[in-house]
Amino acid sequence: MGRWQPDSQGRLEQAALALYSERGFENTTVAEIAARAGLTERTFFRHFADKREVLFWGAPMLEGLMVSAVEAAPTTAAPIDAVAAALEATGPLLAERRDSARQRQRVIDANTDLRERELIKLASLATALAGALRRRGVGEPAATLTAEAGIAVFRVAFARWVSDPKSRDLPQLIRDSLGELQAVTAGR
Amino acid sequence: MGRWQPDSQGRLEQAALALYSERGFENTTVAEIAARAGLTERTFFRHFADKREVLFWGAPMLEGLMVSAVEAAPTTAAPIDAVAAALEATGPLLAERRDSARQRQRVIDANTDLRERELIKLASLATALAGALRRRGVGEPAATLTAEAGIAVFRVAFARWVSDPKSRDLPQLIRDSLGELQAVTAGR
DNA sequence: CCCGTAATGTCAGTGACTGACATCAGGGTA
DNA sequence: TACCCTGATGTCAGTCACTGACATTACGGG
Repeated sequence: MGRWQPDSQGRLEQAALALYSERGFENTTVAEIAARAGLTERTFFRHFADKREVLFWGAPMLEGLMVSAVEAAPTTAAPIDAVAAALEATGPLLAERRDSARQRQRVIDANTDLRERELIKLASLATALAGALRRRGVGEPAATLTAEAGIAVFRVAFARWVSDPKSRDLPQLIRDSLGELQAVTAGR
Repeated sequence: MGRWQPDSQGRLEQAALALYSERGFENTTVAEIAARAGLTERTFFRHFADKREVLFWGAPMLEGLMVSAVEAAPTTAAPIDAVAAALEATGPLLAERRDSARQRQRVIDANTDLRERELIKLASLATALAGALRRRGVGEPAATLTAEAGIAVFRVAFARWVSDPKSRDLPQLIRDSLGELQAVTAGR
């Protein structure tokens, strides 16, 4: 048994999600989150850079997962297919957290500041994917455009997956959305 | 002559851009901006919702311009072409402000909070474009995907236009980037 | 049994942002 | 002319996010 209650970070994360859900992000103070987790405000800011970051703790893991998937794609795969594989690679991880993902997304969608933070995380993801593509020999601006297009596909697919309780699984929605994007960009 | 010095908003905007450029966004207080404009902090917040918003005053105008361009596109135009026309429609407006656009972009790129705000403005733009497409009869998710792809193209083209002093004009860069996106999404 | 250390607590401070109320100069109106 | 009315600004007090400096508190090794 540790010196203190274990998993401070996790307790803060849970307390924050609960309070943001109950009373909204703006009506929750960091002091309240910390109190609910049995800690102080100062400790909150030692674990999370700011009040928003607590909801995006998993982003670096997702980013790492996707980058690995791009690197693992066969050398012969077209850039867009390597990115598609990366997006689909998130399926299992997200599938087992669908309920909490939905709750989290409701909180984020309800607040502009949180949506800003989500957007910059996705932008960071796109940058990372573009970097992985470049390491495969893809040039610019092809790498950036492919990554950005991939993120757009992911956004659309994820939104559907989260909002519709009866939707198909995420990888399938990703494939569908990519198909739509290809149809739509093809010109006439 | 009015009761007060005219164009408080414009003076605040200029003071903010100057100070953000000189000493950086984080090292500038709102009180300093207001003092430079001959006003008080409270008045700053009557004109701008927050310290970041002062740099994004023109976003609604750009959005209106693009939406109008989508609406003005011939009914026969494919969605992606209507969006391309909207992106290119910003050319003249931005061309005559290239220097200030470059200064502004340097400031934004130097600070994460400002990049967040830029991203949500672009997301708002994408939403508006998707809405305009839907009014043309484009369904979902095609409308959203087309709009998002268009914004990705714009981002890439704009970045090149701003960073390279010798680059071609923006509409040409937009056409080039769209061509690249089409090549890259085409699959094999 | 002492001591270094990592996680936490305490406290004072800065600065963004807000609400309530005061001021002040024109413009219209009696 | 005297009197409101109004819109833009000023003043002031307050909340809260976030930070730096320093104190505290058990472990766990030596």
